[in-house]
Amino acid sequence: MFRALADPTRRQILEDLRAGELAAGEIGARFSISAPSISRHLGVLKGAGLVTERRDGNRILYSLVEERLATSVGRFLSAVCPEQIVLRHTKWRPGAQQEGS
Amino acid sequence: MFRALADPTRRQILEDLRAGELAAGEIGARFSISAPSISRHLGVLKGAGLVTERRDGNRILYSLVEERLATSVGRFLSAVCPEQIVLRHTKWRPGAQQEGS
DNA sequence: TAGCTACTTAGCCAAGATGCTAAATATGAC
DNA sequence: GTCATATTTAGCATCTTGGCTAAGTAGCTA
Repeated sequence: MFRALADPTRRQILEDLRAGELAAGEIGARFSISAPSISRHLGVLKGAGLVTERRDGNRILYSLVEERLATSVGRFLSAVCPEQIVLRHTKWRPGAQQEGS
Repeated sequence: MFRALADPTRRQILEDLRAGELAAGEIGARFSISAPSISRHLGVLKGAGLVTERRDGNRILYSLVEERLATSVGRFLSAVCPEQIVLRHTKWRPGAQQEGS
């Protein structure tokens, strides 16, 4: 998870996906790196569960999994600086009994 | 910043420092890797501004910079999934006018 | 000064990350 | 089937990361 966030290109992709789903090509057009490199970044994000993909004819549309990000990162933040952060709209909350990932 | 969080040993160090400042040796004792490796991890965390060091006689005590973590990570989370997170007790808040890092 | 402890710096190596080009795959249109 | 478009996979080069050992630096005690 955090390794997926370590790369600035991948963080930018996540921010771009905030506006809604995008095709791989549309994402790639925003960067000056090759399509295969973008494809690999998307694969890393998908592997981390941060995005999902859906085929639409010729294209593959990617979209953000917001809760995955908020839950994982939020859990860590809550373990390190709980006074400074509050999560909303997630199943998991700091201090609550928990199960699952 | 995020690169510093990418390594699980460094994340654990941050969690350990949550309880209060610790000497480099005390931190190292909690892991099964060599002292030089721990020293480098601490250097990375210090470079990212996530910890500060202070000499105490023979030892060097490290402590967490909570706000640095909450602000940086929180800002990113707020850019990607603002509905799911709220920051407290930091100078910067999502949506507010901002200055500085 | 010497000697001890605590920690960092230097240098090496294996593994992983990230970029590229070329080739493969998948879909849609003809 | 063939062509064009969209995307991924394969293979390679290079840089970075994270571990180690050995050596250096800093402070304390005597």
